[in-house]
Amino acid sequence: MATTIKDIADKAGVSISTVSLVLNQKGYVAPVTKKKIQTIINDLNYRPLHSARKLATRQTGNFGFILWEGHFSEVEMFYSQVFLGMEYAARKNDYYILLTTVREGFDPREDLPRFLRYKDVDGVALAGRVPEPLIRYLDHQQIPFVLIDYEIPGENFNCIKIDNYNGAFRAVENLILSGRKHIAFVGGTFFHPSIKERYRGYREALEKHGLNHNNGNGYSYCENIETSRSIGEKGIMQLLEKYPEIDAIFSCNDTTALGVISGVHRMKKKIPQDIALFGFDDIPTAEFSTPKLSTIRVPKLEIGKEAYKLLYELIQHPKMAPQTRIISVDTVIRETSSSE
Amino acid sequence: MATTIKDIADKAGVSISTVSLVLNQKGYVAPVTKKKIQTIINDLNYRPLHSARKLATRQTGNFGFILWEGHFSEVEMFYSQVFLGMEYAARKNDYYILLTTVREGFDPREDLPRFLRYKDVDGVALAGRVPEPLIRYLDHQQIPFVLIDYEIPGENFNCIKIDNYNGAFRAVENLILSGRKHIAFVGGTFFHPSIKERYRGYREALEKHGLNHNNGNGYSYCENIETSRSIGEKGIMQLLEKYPEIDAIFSCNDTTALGVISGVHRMKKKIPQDIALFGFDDIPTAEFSTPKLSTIRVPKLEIGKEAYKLLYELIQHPKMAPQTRIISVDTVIRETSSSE
DNA sequence: AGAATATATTAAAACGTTTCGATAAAACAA
DNA sequence: TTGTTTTATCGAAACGTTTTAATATATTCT
Repeated sequence: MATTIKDIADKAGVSISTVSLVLNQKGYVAPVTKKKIQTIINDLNYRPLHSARKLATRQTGNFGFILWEGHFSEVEMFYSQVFLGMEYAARKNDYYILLTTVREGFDPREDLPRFLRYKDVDGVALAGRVPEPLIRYLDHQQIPFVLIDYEIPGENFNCIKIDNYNGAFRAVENLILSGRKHIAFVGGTFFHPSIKERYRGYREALEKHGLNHNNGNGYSYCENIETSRSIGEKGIMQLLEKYPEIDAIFSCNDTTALGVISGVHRMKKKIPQDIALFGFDDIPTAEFSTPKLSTIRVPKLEIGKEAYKLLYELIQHPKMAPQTRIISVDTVIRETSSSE
Repeated sequence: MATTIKDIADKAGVSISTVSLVLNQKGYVAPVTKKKIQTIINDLNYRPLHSARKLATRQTGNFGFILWEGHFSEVEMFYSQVFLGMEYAARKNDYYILLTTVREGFDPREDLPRFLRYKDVDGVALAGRVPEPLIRYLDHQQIPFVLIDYEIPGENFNCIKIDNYNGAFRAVENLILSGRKHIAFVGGTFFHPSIKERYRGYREALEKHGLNHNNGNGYSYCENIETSRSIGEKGIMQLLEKYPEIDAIFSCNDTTALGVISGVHRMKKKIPQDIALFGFDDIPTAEFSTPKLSTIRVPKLEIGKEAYKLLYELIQHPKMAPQTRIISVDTVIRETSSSE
């Protein structure tokens, strides 16, 4: 069969325990024996059997990655990239990332992901909008977890956040500095805290430059449903109907921005000549729209990596106080915002 | 601590073995004891510890899902959806799917995915174009595997295939029946067997309707690099330059088709009035392009499901002969192909 | 009735690792 | 010198299951 720790021990003329010690870099083992053991391990290409190790250590060696079903099926590759970032980072410590989705109407008694039901993970990452009952469950069960791009207001959970406020602020300021005066916000639900922050960035940028309308709320279109392409298209058309003077748009995310492009087009206006546009996220498609979308780039792989690192620290130091880590963003100028 | 099989046994006044038997539905156990044990299991919400079970059975309870790095980062959500289909199917048997990517210049000695290096999977699915050395490695190591949407010519491996030929044939025939006479093929590399099949479908549909040009090769643009948006844009522009009579296009996949839309647009022609267009895959974006893309839908979730099922059968019956299962496709008519 | 077979339960071994405590030699301190 | 600490190694228990073979009882067959 496959070679076991015993084979190594026998061949090296030492006990199993000693081999285990060098495997885990623990305790004292003489440099010379250590070297000998390591050579044999290499020669025989030996790898400790994970299930045995896990049984002994009572760790699982897995992290869960939970995504709301809708996110994963969406057009955008946003969260898939975040996942990939985690997977890359996990390679260092030989952790596996178990990916699963949860339904909208999540019920902890029914829909609990298998890896939670079977306690097959040491911790979990939750990406994007995720059912609150699930978060409560994890908190209650004392399972280490980190939220990605999400938060529960008033609660202090471990969390990787995007610098939404500054990104939005910069996007809008960029629009302003290129000479635009009537800047609209097109977004979806405020149910998602990130969108709320982006809206705040939008408003404060306007305020800073004295460009307020509508009691400091700017021109904004927000529907209380998920942000998406159709929201963008419908939103900007209604807005232009009402405020034909609009000459720039900041869209809550790229997907919505792509809808905005269609909408503006259907209203017989030109981007960027008549109307400039900024998105948020820098999803891969942004580079391929016509015209190419200016946007705020959020480093998705890095988010995944940070989430992993935080999770890993969390299980090393179980009593660690909850942390929030903010990932900064970059401005990427393409065609939709170039100065006329 | 967590409840173990021993707790159940004690509480039920039976031996550990008996509990194990009902857990695994094996051997003989009296209906009354079985019921009693099951009740206790439910009451205590007991789940067998996977690592212990795995250690005893010498199975891992995992399947690997390997993707070429490029595929995963691509704009399209194609393979992510296939993965999700596997994950859904795996829920039934409590299998986990471990997702990872491999680099282009794959070297089995260097880049072997962790779950292979540590023998942490009972089998693996390989999606799309994947390095041949990896396939050879799996074959040689006798690790059960199934190829998804790929094959090695002349080899008989387990394989889930898309009905590329018929899909292409139907798309092109649809174009023909709506009155088009000069139909071009825009595609990328023939390195991928699926593309080759789609090209064959294209040619044979032309032939059937006596619409041949260029020695039966039609109008075709193929570059020996990966298929993508830019190929589509560049390809159709060159083709139109040379053959201005082209009035329809079949594109090797949707991503390329999106590029074709740009290209046609830049050549000052209108879709579908001047030129009709068909894609292949039905990626989510296809529904949101302007005009909306007609295409051949390939059921991605179902592909994942079939891959899982085949893999599962494979480990139940290790001596099973290699199988090829073909997933059929649907025609979806949207705006780019509507009759003028 | 006796033999064979089907039903029901269990003790104990096995799976491959980690870790605790014991033991012993070597190094150091007084 | 003796006693303490540090270094080095190991035996054995533990982790929570499955599985094999043994045992016991009940049922069926001749």
